[in-house]
Amino acid sequence: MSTSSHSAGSPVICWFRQDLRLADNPALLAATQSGAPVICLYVLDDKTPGKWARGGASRWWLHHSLAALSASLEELGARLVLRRGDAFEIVTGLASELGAQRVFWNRCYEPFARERDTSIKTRLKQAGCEAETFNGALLIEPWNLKTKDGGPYRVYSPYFRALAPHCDDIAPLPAPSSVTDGSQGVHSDALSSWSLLPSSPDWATGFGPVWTPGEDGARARLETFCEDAARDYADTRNLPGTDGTSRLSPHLHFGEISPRQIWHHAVSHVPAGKGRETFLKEIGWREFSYNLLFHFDDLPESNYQAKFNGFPWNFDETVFKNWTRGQTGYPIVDAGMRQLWQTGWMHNRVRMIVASFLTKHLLIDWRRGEEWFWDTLVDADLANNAASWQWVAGSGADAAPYFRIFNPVTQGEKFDEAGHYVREWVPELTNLPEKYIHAPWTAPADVLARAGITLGRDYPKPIVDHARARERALAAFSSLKDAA
DNA sequence: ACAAATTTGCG
DNA sequence: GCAAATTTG
Repeated sequence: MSTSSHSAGSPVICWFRQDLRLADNPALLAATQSGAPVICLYVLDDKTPGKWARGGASRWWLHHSLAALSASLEELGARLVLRRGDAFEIVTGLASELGAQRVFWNRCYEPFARERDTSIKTRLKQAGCEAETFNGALLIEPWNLKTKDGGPYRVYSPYFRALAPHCDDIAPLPAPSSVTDGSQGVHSDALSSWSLLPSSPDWATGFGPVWTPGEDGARARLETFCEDAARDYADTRNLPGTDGTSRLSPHLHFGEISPRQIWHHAVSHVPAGKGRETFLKEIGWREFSYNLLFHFDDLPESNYQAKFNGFPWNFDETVFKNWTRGQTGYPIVDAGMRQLWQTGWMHNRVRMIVASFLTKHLLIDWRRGEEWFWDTLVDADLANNAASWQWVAGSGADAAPYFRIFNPVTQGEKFDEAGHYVREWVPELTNLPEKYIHAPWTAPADVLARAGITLGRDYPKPIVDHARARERALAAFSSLKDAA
């Protein structure tokens, strides 16, 4: 490593990662307040994460989010430097090349990120450069919330009860009013050269109309939600045919908005009540997932409950493809899978239904579903994805009754009563009357004929029989108990 | 209100 | 020791 110059004029680096925003960004604020010129850096590293390199939908979002961040930084007088490659090499190399005094970043919690950041910190230190790191992504970091025994929480409710008091006095940080740019002469890749957007085929045509990536879009989404839907959230969040949820998940994943900003805004703008309480609890679930990932770092790969290691999964390529393509013959499942494919997002209630269907009706390993979601969700997030898949599969941190097997018909009837959601995403069922919309195979022949549907031609017959699948899943769980 | 039951977290 | 545990049917 070359000799660093530590003159007063030497720059600092602000390394953006999953914090693509200006407001409530402790690393950015500290970097600007250091008084030194700042190099704002983003590194696209597809090597360090291994199998958890960003998936396709997530890359679409990243492209637009970086474009937005770059534009807002320019308004403050700074350029966003883009580099692609091994983050360790790039960050330590750039710091050394430029004689940076300090590197600022907000902490990440993915196991590969923690390992990477630790080695970067060590290497920087050896070269006389300090890494200064901050909490920009969580209400409270995992090592700061322990049970009375000193161990990590493994049950959500007590976790949330312990978390909430820490959120009483949140005061989000302001955005810096200006940034002194230190990036003159520093090479930046062109964003377009990263090819984050799909070309042929362009599977993302349905994404643009639904999403506004970037800090402004995140802010607008939060404000609209708190004005319109938050009050009734406890009831409407379960109805996939309505705009009952916040849709903040991709913004949160990329750090276009922080959970501290969300908590603070909700508490100040939504009247106290069931809706607000339920929404804050959802923010709490995200924290709980990060807590789990931090303390059980193989959560994305291994059953949290070891007894599931002997579970008789039964992978079938054809059946799996039917699931991914929304061709299972269960309308609520197919609607969800198609919404996911077309918009990069799926309503939370439906995520639970399709995940339960994959793991319990089809007996396909939750890790296959986790991988599919990783590639297709714009909000793909290692902690949330892993914790949630394990939760549904029954292998996760949950005193789950093993008999919790979602019935895709009754779930549909309960949460999409009029069938609006199904009709939106499974248009071939548009003309099927409400009465049969969640179970087309029960419709009399003349009803199907009038709706213009021949089962097996226009829409699949169910790929499994619910009652039999349920029995099979229960038997599989019993086999676990016997083995143990 | 129940099921069937283990594990967690607090006292 | 004892109460409690998102989302089930």
